[in-house]
Amino acid sequence: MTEFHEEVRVRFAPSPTGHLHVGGARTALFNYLFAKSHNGKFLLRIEDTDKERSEEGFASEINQSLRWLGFNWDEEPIYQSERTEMYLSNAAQLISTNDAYHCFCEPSELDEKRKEAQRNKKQYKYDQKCRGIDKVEIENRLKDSDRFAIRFATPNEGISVVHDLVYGEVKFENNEIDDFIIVRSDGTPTYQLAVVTDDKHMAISHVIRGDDHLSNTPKQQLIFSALGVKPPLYAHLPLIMGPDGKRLSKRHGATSVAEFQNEGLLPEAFLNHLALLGWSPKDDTEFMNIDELIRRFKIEHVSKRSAIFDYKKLIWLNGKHLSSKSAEDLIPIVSAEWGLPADSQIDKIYLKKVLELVKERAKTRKELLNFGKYFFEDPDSYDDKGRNKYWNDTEVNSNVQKLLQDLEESDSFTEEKIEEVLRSTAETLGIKAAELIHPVRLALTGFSISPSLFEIMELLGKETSTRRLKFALERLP
RNA sequence: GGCGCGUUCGUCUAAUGGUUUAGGACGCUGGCCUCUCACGCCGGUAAUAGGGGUUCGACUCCCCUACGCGCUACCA
Repeated sequence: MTEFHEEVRVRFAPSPTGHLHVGGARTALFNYLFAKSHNGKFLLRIEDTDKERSEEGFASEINQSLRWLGFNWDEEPIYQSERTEMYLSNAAQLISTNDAYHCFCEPSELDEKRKEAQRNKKQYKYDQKCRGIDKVEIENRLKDSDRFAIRFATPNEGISVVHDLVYGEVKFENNEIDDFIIVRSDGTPTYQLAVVTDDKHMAISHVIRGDDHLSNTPKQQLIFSALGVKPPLYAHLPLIMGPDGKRLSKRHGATSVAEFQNEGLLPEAFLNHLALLGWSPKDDTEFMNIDELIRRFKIEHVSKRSAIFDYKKLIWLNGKHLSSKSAEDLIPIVSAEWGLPADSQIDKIYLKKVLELVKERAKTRKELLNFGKYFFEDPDSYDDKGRNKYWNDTEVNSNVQKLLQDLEESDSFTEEKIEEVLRSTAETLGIKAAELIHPVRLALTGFSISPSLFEIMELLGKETSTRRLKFALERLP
């Protein structure tokens, strides 16, 4: 047995057969939180032993998504496809200790047996036909270059116990566990062998992964002990489901992290929401940034229940994170749309003022862009609600006309001054201030909703404000 | 089919045998604030899957049933 692992070392081990999806991101997050909260290392391993389905493009997209989420790995990533020798040498070791054996059965033959068992409603299990073949015959068969796989010789009795950090003690009868294949007949290792070899090699202290692996854990523990190595500690995470309670998949809409990124979601909000899926800080705190998550995360507080991805709550959290960020920090997410003339301090100041006004009331980047666009261009249309409710007859035109005059005569154009002028105009006309405010909002923004009108007007300036009023007077009602 | 895991408001969750008329949040919804919207604040809606035990007492422990999910591949 090897030494006890003092240092916390965890790994996230995606297989590059698709995008990084929500479930994978959550697994990565919990690994990351666990590592950081224990001053440990967070490692990355690409499980690309399935040559058929693995694609290089996916590996780099996964890397990119992990970076976006801020999960920086502490050591060079390991690629399983480059480590075949090590797997095979472990397999050889297992054969030498009789913990594994050559299997010459044909896949088609096994398939047939499996189907027959199904037909008879019998439980299928490999019959261990090749387990007893003696050494001489094996040598001969190998010389005749028979194709073979390597199987693990699972004990036929006894029980395997997994002491899971989330699920507690879980027991499995060894005779329920098949003599599973560890090396395919094409000479490549399977998942079970590769995982154990790498977790050992990387000195992984805690394996934190989806609970679809809970049933695999006894197999892996068995390999570890056959190899004479103490297995890591395990923590399985409940799976994330779609709104219909089924495993999250494409038909549930956006499920890849890249899609959320493209949508303009804040990574902090995405992380915050993911953390709340299956984990709770045990009090009522819901809004947390990554540092607070690290500070409060405890693996024992992970739930055993699978959770359904709640898109609405994600959006709510995004809104909260959006308004809590400084205008400065928000510039990158809008600059692609609104532009940011190089080194122009004036424009940057303007942009920040705009963000300051709209960030409080936007939940998504889309809303941010939508509700902020009139700071950069004159409205080209007016929303229906505004037209019907606030500017439906020509009396509004004469009122606005009067306001326009008063504003043009005004010597300054500050928020306070504008309000003063508007209110006194309203008084002169004998109408409520609101009867001017709403039409003016519509004229200046094209919307019936917006931030405080007087702040908007100051920011737009006298020239733009009066231009838009004149323009509206021509076109409305 | 076998094995494993799970089941508290529509959703995320709290309450780890008594402090509970089961708490918070999202959503939906009534109101306040107000130049609109958002924020904020005050309310409302809504849950312990079913049945047996154990116990003075069960959301909490045990058993059964139902339902869901996972594994049962020369996928990971």
